[in-house]
Amino acid sequence: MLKIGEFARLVDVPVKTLRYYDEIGLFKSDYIDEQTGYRFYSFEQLPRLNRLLALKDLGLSLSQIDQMLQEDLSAEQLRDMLLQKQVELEDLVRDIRERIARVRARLSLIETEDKMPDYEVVIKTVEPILVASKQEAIPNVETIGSVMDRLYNAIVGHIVKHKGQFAGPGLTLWHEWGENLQAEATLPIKKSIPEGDGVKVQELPSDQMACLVHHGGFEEVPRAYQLIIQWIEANGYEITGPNRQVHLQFSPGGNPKDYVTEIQFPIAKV
Amino acid sequence: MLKIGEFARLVDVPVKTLRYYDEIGLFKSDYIDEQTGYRFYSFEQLPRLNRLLALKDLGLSLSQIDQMLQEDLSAEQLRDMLLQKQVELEDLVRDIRERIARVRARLSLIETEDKMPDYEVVIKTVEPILVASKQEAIPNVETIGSVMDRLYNAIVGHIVKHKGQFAGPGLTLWHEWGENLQAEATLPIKKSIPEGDGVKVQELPSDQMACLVHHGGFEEVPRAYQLIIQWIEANGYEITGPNRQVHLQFSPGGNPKDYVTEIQFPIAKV
DNA sequence: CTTGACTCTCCAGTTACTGGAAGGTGTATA
DNA sequence: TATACACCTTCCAGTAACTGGAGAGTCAAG
Repeated sequence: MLKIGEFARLVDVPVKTLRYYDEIGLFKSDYIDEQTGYRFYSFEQLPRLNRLLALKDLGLSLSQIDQMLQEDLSAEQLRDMLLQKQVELEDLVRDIRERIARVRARLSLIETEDKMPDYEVVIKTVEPILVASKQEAIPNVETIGSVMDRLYNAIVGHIVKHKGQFAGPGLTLWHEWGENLQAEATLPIKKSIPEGDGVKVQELPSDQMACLVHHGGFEEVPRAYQLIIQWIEANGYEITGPNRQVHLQFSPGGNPKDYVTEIQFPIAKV
Repeated sequence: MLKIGEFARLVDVPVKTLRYYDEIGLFKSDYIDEQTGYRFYSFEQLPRLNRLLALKDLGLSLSQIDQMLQEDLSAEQLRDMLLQKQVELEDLVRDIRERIARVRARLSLIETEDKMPDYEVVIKTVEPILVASKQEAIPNVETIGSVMDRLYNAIVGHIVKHKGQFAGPGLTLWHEWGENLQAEATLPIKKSIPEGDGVKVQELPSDQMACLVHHGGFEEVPRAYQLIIQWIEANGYEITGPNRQVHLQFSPGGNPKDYVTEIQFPIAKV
């Protein structure tokens, strides 16, 4: 019989930890002196504790270890738990590798710019949104403003006509980049309304998005696009659909300085 | 101005989390209605929150993020924090890889034996121990018992002669395996005593040890040795010195069934 | 008999939230 | 106008696996 301190030294586990395992019932002392309350441990307890330590070393939680130390566990159950742990650990490694890549990317940004980046790209999941939308080709960049005005006005008119209710800031979807640029103006609505006047009603799907918030007028938007696309490539994602431009703060004729626009690209791991 | 729920949806962060960040002062709401206590957030706060989320994504703790969000932090300080994080993450990956290797090793054991292994190898750090010791060659395996008896008796006699105090169970060091097998019997003592009678006094160093506890007589010890050596190789360690056999429970002439012996091999990562 | 090492229990703190209760607020509908 | 409901508030408890400390009792040596 060993006192807790002797046993602790023997197995190289802190006394506090042994007391904790005793408290939660994972590893009880062999015998407790009724007078003093002193815990006593025996050599016969070593195999159980060593098994416990070995399992802990694999990264299992104490409650999982508790299960695995039950005598009546079949070899299959054991194997399954370990297999599951293996998968979990492999996922974790992948996660951390990605994290390291992001840290590296940020470090190289700091090296070149000597400060924190002024735009932040974050990944988030957007919820599905019901929208009324209208699409049109953009023949050349100068016409964007007027085309968008026309599209949004048409949608607003259509929604009002059907007594629809608006449900948030408008967002523009950009299809087919390149020579055949297509813009789809959309306005979130609370309930579905009939289509017509060239206005479609659809639910934009939920998706993983790489997002970046831009403050101010549209002159600097191209730089924001460039940054977010760089980020997506640098972090091993690919673009999986039309990107969105959410007009969080926007009023036609308002001060462009106050505009807030969020650029969202649907992405997936390559 | 957005209510907490709207803001939460916008940034895809739970309301509870925003309230928590507010509480700990990491990210405060822009304005609080004095009547209702309602928190309100503005678009101007998006950059700070996005930066926060991006840093969180790198795996930094909230207090580290808090520091990094201070305006007056130099680029070097930022770089140092990120570099440190990078090293930390790389260490973590290494750790987890080793863990996966151990899980795999255990799985293959279960596959072949269809049950949990009956011996557990654990790694621990042993403390330095002051011992009196005596070494002798073992000409052949049959003589081990008598040689050990002789050695331990000699050490006990020497310690008693110098009024030394015993400090724990005896342990045997095994040097030079193979044709020239050497056993060094040692007994821990509390304070140093003079050498003599072929008895040396030395401090056994602190070391990382792969350990295995064996219950019962010495007939099964070779199997235990085989297992621990296998384990050491399978887990990518190498043996860095003489191994120890700690006689936790042993009495000459006692019942071998009650013996408890711990086998320790000093190891290091290859 | 004292000293120092050791043990006991109980409580608080760690991280980054999450869940729930009890109660107040704002808006759309019957 | 009443009411349902969605939303907001604060406060408290719990998570995992310990760690640190206070205050009090125990043990062995000198």
